[in-house]
Amino acid sequence: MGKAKKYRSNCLQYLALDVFGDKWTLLIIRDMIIEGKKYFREFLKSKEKIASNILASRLQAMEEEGIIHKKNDPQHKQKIIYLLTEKGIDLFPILMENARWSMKYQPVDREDAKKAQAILDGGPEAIQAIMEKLKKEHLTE
Amino acid sequence: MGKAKKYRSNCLQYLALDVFGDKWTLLIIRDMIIEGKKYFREFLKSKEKIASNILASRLQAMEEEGIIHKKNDPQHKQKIIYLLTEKGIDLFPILMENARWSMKYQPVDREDAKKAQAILDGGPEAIQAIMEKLKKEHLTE
DNA sequence: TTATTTTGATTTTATTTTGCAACTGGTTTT
DNA sequence: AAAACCAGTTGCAAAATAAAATCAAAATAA
Repeated sequence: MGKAKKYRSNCLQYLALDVFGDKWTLLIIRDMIIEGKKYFREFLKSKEKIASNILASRLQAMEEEGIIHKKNDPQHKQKIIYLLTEKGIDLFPILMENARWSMKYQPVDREDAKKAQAILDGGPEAIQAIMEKLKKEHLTE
Repeated sequence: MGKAKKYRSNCLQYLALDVFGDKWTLLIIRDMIIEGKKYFREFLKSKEKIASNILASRLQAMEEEGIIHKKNDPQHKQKIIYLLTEKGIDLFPILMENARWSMKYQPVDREDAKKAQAILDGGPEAIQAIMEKLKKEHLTE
């Protein structure tokens, strides 16, 4: 029997927001993609100071939604490596659209804006290139 | 003296999510753009059944953020017309990226998907065209 | 003109989510 | 062996969200 999740609606927007329409999920994705973070303790050190219990519950939810997956660190028996799935990597274009909007209307950090603008100037090909690189790093078996 | 809002960070993502990174804002924007809704009672009738107090507080917050603006209905003195600002219309590309992602990974309604795909097939020009049309409808003074 | 309905909310009460700080059992480093 | 580090967990308070009932002003119907 399928474990069909019951949704409030099957609208395109609702089904997207159901996965990442909260305060933290996209920030964690940002930390993974932009900052290259992989470990629990690294996520804790983000600028926005997420609490450890919130982080733990978010990571679990993200894994259940299939946008990240866990791996054991072969070096450290204690450490867990958090990696993106393809479904998670495909959130990158959304991050870039958010960035485009923020740069137009919000008091963003100038350094961040420069980096983002460089990618946007490269067009969809630049975004695709970054996603291909992410796939090599994160989908490695 | 400026009323500078204090942010937890000036990151591109955080500053975007601070405005629309909640459960309802983008759904209300969707109702305005896709369904053409303009009145309080219309928003109440959305598929996801937002409560009236939540709707009221969301609309107020959205107005304070400058993504919507209110107008009095000349026909009905009681009615208030909710319209998008340019800042709000510029959220449309984000909705379209969300739609693209949902179509790839979520059990979306087929009719909704068809309409969205038609727009995406038109490329950035199709999205721009819709935004120009929205400007004519919503920014009319 | 009176009664009813409709408007955009507000109030009340209950539930859920978030946030903070301390702590855990174990591992690695020094 | 001691200290630092690891991914979480626990308990409790505060804040956000939700459902239902209610509101006064205005429009409509009788």
